[in-house]
Amino acid sequence: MKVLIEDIRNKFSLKGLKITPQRVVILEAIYKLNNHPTADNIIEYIRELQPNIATGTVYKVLDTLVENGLIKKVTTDKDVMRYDGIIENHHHLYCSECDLIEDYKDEELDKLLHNHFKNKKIEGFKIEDIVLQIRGTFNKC
Amino acid sequence: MKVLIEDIRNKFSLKGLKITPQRVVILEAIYKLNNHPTADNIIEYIRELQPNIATGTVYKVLDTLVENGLIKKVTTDKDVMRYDGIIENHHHLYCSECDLIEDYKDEELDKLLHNHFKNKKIEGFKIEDIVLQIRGTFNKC
DNA sequence: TTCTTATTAAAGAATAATTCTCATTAAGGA
DNA sequence: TCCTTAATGAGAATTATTCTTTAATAAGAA
Repeated sequence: MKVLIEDIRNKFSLKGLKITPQRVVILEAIYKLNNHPTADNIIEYIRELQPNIATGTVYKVLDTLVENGLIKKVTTDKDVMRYDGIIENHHHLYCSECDLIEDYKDEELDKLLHNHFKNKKIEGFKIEDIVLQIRGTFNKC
Repeated sequence: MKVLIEDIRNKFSLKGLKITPQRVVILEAIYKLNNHPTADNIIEYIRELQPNIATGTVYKVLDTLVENGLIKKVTTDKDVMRYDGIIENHHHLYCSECDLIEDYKDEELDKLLHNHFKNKKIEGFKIEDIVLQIRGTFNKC
């Protein structure tokens, strides 16, 4: 994935966030490490560029990015949080054999869901968004 | 929810698991504490009946129950695991305002999904099951 | 450009959830 | 009932994450 630093800086500006080297390098890492990295994956990756970045800083920055809608958390049944740089609505393929989580986009499916819930309201609940967790196995696994 | 101890003992027998008071009381707790309890919720609940149960035992038993398909893990974006005593396929309503997670069953939806993915295969991936994470807010929250 | 100030980061201690180790106990078959 | 093996208790250890304090720095103002 081609990641332009200038784009990243812009995103921070638009949200009124200060542009710090730590923030830039962390968001860049999430974009480059496609497959839903953990905080630890990110730390390992950026140590090369920013050897002195503090662990606490990474967690703090990740929180800030989530709060400002620049990244999302990915839910798993493990006790390590994973992050997603793609904020447009999409679904996830979870592998039963390994820790791989792949993105799955399907407009037809989204239309189907949209229609279904347009007609069928859920009593006492207002839907904000829907993410499918599709569990299965990749051929390669 | 009415929970019969005899049913619980049967479930263990069917899986070839030894019937211990700890296992019985933990599975019973999960059935009674409807809303997807954490390990801590369970410990707190069962301390009344089994004051000496060890924390490690609870986690061990929960693992065993999951491995044997008697309960499921519920994924969240928090770092505490939650458990679900309902093993039949169903979906979840996640509240944005609080920690409430409610079950959502919808056969019509399941048929829709089944049809959709019968026609539209995902390249290189074999689907085992699909859970919808429906995020939104409950009126009461 | 330099100054000012609030915000952010570093460092490492603290916490919380979960796992591990090992001695003890108990379930279930013989 | 006894024996074997698996499960539990107790608490230490680990791991991911958060918190606290102090020092550094980004960004707007002068």
